Amino acid sequence: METPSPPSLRPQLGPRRTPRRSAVFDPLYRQIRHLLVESLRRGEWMPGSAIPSETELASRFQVSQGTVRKAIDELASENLLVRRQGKGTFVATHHEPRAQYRFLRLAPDRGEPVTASSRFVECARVRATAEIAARLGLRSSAALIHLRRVLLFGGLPRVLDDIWLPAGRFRDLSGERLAQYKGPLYGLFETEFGVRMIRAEEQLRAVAATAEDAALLQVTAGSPLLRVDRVAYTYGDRAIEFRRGHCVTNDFHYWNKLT
Amino acid sequence: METPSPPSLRPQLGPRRTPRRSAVFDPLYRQIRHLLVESLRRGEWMPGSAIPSETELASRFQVSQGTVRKAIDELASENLLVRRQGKGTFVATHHEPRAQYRFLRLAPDRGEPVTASSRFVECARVRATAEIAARLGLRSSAALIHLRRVLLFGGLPRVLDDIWLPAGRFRDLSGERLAQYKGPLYGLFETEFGVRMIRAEEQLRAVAATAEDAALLQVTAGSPLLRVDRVAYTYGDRAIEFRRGHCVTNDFHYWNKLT
DNA sequence: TAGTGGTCTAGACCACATA
DNA sequence: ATGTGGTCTAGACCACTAG
Repeated sequence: METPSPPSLRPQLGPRRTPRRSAVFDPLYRQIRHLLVESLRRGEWMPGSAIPSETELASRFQVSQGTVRKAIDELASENLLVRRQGKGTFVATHHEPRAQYRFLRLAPDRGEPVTASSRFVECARVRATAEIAARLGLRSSAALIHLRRVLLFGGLPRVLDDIWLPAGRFRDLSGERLAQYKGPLYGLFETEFGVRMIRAEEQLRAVAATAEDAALLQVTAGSPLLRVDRVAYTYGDRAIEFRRGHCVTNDFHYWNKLT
Repeated sequence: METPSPPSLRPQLGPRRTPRRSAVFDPLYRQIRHLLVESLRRGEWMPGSAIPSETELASRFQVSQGTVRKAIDELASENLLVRRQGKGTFVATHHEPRAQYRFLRLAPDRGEPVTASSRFVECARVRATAEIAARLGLRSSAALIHLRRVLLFGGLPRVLDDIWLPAGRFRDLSGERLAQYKGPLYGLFETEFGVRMIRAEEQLRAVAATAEDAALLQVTAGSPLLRVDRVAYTYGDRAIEFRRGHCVTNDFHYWNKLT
């Protein structure tokens, strides 16, 4: 379980003091944080498994436990890690029910949150339009995979999702694989393609349903739909998915907390 | 600048150890945090002004600086306090430009965030409907003040806001006062009525513009609008405002970050 | 009982702002 | 030069989980 050689944070100093003067001051715990994120990105610790204990990390990096702790604190607050008192610190995963609906902000107006089922209606290789390329930071006409699915809540179609992914990192994604998969899409991405979504940015607006929207969502053309555009990112602020959802919000709503 | 007598956190113990065993374990820093929030609620420190230094609070509460620090950390992360290195820790205010648009999630699709101007079209005493009463945790037919305003971005009407406030805490609110006021509404609430909004919950959906909406927003009736329902809270999770906005999202969008 | 995260302390020193 | 928040350390002990 030994790591080859922890990168030196404090170049050949005595046992104590850190040189903290520099152009931009980067505290020790941020450097530790960066090392932890790198380990996560490289897959050194897999989603759902425990990372080394704080004391072990402290001795590995030759810093105090408090410094490691502060680094982990930040990562836990960003949902990259999950602390469990008495058990350890774990790599977050989209498979545990807790994080299942972290990115799904649609809820019924009344009653319990209903579990959604999805029906995929398309899975095709396409070329990026200018807009999608810009959103993903790719060149125009880059190779993409386009998915289309309908989300059903309690059997009723409520969301039509169009999803674009860079073809390179999702080579073997197929309609069959999607059809048989149970659980959240990001869970599949995580286990099958080693791509972990860690944050997303959304833009919402109201639009009128097209004839195509209307048919798939069983509403009348022209009726108002909530359009949700999402760019999802993996480690290192890499955009890895663009998604456009059209939601029927007659008995559902998108919720948000402002602080 | 002396406070009468800091509530005793550790009843007559020796200089050290805290009794931490109890039905539900409440760490010291959370007790400190609670005391700080109480001081804020009572208005002991006014918005925009500095609270006592960490070392002074530590000696006042008879705990270490680290414990005070952890309490302040939480409050700063919730935007109740603002830390400024070298200067002090300050009570957050809706007047500083930083926090100005903390609760305004509408942005233009292209170009710089335009500053909004508001035109009030109504300010009336009304009775709470069942829905609004429920949202605010009041009894039905409670006395409310109803405001209606149009937000203009670059001179163009884009948002129609209906706002309901409990009449008791906003007694002297008048159309004249609103018309002459420059700046964010929550800034006015803060300075004129001593009510500080500290968090809010929103529900979004797409709806069709009514004839009335259409007239005020200069769109055609039936066109899709983004409806944003908001309940805003002050200290102690007290709901103090219900707001329903109708937004034209042809060249604007509602943005959100998911983590 | 052992191991993990969580709390609390005391003290040293750094970074930043102001006088 | 002084005062503020920010970082880092070392150590003690508590809360929680599991073998």
